[in-house]
Amino acid sequence: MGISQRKEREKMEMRRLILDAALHLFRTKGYEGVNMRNIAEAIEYSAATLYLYYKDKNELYFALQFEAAAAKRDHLLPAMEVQDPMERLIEFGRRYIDFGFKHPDLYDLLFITKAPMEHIENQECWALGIATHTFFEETVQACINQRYFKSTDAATIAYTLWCHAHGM
Amino acid sequence: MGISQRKEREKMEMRRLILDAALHLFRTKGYEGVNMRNIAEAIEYSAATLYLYYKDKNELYFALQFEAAAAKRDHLLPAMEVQDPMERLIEFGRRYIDFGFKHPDLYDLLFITKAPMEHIENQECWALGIATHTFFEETVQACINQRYFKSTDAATIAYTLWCHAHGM
DNA sequence: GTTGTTTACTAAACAATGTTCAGTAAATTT
DNA sequence: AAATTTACTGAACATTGTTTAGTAAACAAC
Repeated sequence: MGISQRKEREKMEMRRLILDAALHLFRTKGYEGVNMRNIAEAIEYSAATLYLYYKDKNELYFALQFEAAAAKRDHLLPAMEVQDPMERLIEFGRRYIDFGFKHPDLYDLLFITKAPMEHIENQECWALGIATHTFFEETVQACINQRYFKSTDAATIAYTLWCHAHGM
Repeated sequence: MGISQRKEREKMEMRRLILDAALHLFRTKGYEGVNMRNIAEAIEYSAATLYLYYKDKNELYFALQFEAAAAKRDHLLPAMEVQDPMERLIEFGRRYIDFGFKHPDLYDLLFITKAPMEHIENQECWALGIATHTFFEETVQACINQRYFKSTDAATIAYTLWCHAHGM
C-alpha cells in the first residue's frame, strides 16, 4: 500500500503549497486583493486545481484561519516564560496587542472577518484558540492567588482584560 | 432661477431615495449581500443611474457611514437626560453596546469595515462621531469632578472605558 | 415656435471575480 | 495490453462593479 500513502503525502504537500502561497499573498496584498487565479498562478497551477483541494474559497479561508491561530499562539508563546504571574499577564497583553498591530490581516482573519460559518463541525478549528485562552485564564487565576486583584472571579477578570485588549 | 433650485432639490431627493434604499437593503441583507443592481432595482432605476449621484460604491458607502453615525448618535442621545454623571456614563456605555448588538451592520460600518479612505478631505464626515466622543469625555470629566475615579486623567479614563466597550 | 444644447437616464458592454465542466494525458489496476 | 482512475487544465458560466454610447425629454436662444 505504498502508493496510496505516497498519494496521500503528495496531497498534503499540495495543500501546504496552496496554503503557503495563499497566506503569503494575503499578507502582502490583503485579503480582498487576492483571488483564486492569483493563488493558482503563484504555485503555477490552474485556478480549477485549487478546487480539487478546497471546496471553495471559504474552505481555503478557514484553513488559513487555523494557520493564523497558530501564528498567534507562536507570537504569544514567549510570554509563558515569564515567571511572575502579573508580569506574565502584562507580557501576554502586550504581545496580544503587538500581534494585532504586526499582523492586522491575521488579526482580522481571526476576529473580525465574517464568513458563512459552515465549518463549525470541524471542532479542531478552535482547539488552538481555546488552548491559548485557557493559558490566559490560568495566568489570571495565578494573579488572583497572589492577591493581585481584589475580585476572585477569574472568568470575569479574564473577560474584562480581554475586552480591553481587543478593544484597543 | 427657480428651475435650477428645483433641479438641485430633485437631486437631493434622488440621493435620499438612493440612500434610503441602500440602507434598508444593507440592514436586511448585510453589506456583502447587496450590489448596485439591487439598489437600483429597489428604486426602479437602472444601475448606471446610481453612478450619476455617487462616484462609485465607495462614495455611496461613505454617505451611509454618515447615516450610521447619525443613527448611533440618536441611539446614544437619551443618555444625556440622565442627571447624575456616573449614572449617565453607565447609561452611555449600556447604550453604546446595545447599539452594537441591535445594529451590528451599522456598527461594523462605523468601526470595522475597511475601505479605501479617499474621502477624508470631507471633514464633515467625522463631525458627528467627534461630537459624540466629546460628550462622552465631558461626562467622564464630570465623574472625575465628583471623585468617582481615583485618577484625574480624563483622556486616559475615557480611552480605557471606550476600549472596554468596543472590545465587548 | 422652431432649433440647438443640456440634462437625466438607460441598455449594452466591459473587466474582474468565484466556480463549474468537459476533456486529456498520465498513473494505476486488471 | 486494456480498462479505469487520478490529477489537472482551458474554456466557459454567473455575478459583480463600472463605463460608454445613445436617447428622449427638458430647457435655452433666437
